[in-house]
Amino acid sequence: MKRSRPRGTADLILDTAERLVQTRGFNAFSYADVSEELGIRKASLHHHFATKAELGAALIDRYHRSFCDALRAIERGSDDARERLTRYIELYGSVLRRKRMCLCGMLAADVDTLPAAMRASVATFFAENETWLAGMLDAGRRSGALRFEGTSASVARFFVSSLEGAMLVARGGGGGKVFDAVAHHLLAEVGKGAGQARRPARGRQRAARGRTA
Amino acid sequence: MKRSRPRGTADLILDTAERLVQTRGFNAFSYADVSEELGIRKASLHHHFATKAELGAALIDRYHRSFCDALRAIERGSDDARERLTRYIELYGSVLRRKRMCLCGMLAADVDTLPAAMRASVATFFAENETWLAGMLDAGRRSGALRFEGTSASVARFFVSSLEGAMLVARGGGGGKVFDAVAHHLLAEVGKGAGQARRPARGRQRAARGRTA
DNA sequence: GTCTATAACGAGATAGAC
DNA sequence: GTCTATCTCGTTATAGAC
Repeated sequence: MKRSRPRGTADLILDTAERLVQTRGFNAFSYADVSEELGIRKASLHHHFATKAELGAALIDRYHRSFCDALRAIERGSDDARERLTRYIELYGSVLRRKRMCLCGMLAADVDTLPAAMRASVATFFAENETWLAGMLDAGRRSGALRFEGTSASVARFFVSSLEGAMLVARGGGGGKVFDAVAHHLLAEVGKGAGQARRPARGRQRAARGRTA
Repeated sequence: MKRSRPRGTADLILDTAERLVQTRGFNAFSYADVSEELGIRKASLHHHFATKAELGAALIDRYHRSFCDALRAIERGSDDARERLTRYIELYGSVLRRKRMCLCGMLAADVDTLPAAMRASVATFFAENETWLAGMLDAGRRSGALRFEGTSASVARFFVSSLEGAMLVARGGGGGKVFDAVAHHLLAEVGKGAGQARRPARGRQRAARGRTA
């Protein structure tokens, strides 16, 4: 665990801006909003982040690093693929419970209006996210803990899309049950085996009958 | 099919505004944008839609009705549950191919900044969408054409979320392969394999999936 | 129904004092 | 690093002529 040192002004600005973007979108928050909340003049904000594009880029950068830290924490926290997957899903769930959208999910909606640098960073976030997840899925399949059809890359895209969509639709009015449903079905997708055996679809798959405790 | 009668000014405004919202979001388009594109002064736009909130409400209303028409067309077009499901997924795919986000998916991202009336309409769109889909899934399960775990409502939420998320992430940089992956796995979720997965030579699923690409 | 003109406000950004 | 003051532009919206 990182020591949480006293946060500088730049960090406080990022904290506030991050929440505003996650809830309102990049085009619906302003320096004035951050200024009011922090009790700092707009001009001072420009001292730390000269332009809104620069602030936006810094937001993605920090969010991305923070997300990668969380992924490493998942790796350290458990060896079991299903447990890791559950914690991965919970990463998204915790964001939603704070009434936020994933930062990059929100920015993906705004993508046509973003500066090129931000657009590229959003794409990178999703790509690396999917790459990590695919690696985890592959390891799980090799160990027999997970069972799924198709390539791990394809399933990883499915997971990321579904989780981002769950947050979106939940916020759009569906509420928490939307996310719960998606989390449940995604886990089932990779062979939520032992407890609730899938319908005995005769010889559905001859490979990887691996069951875990 | 409805005759396409000559479109009035209000319809043209809605057409343009709809595309702008679907690509840029509700807060990143302006009367000036619509004005420039249609060659009509801003003040004239206000004659048709007095406020932006009113325009937004009209957008959702028309989109919702159009979507319901498409659902009815699916019901008329085929009796087969899997075929209906494929066409349902293709509804989303066609929007994405036009480089747009689902209108209500986009508005779901903007939800914290929307007028209350619009927010309620967005929620209704998703709710009715899920209700229709759940009914379709139930009928498919009864007929034996579909096979899935859990309630139809839960699976319907999963479908809508995943499809919305697929559009979001695809636009965020993932591209068309994201949507293809999601479409594929969603179909598998309802028992694509009931005997077909073992015979990959059979052309049906391939053809169906090809249209989604 | 469409126009010109303008009001009233908020946005991102800059200059320069302290 | 933070401030006051200001600039310029874009936004939604209105008044009133044609």
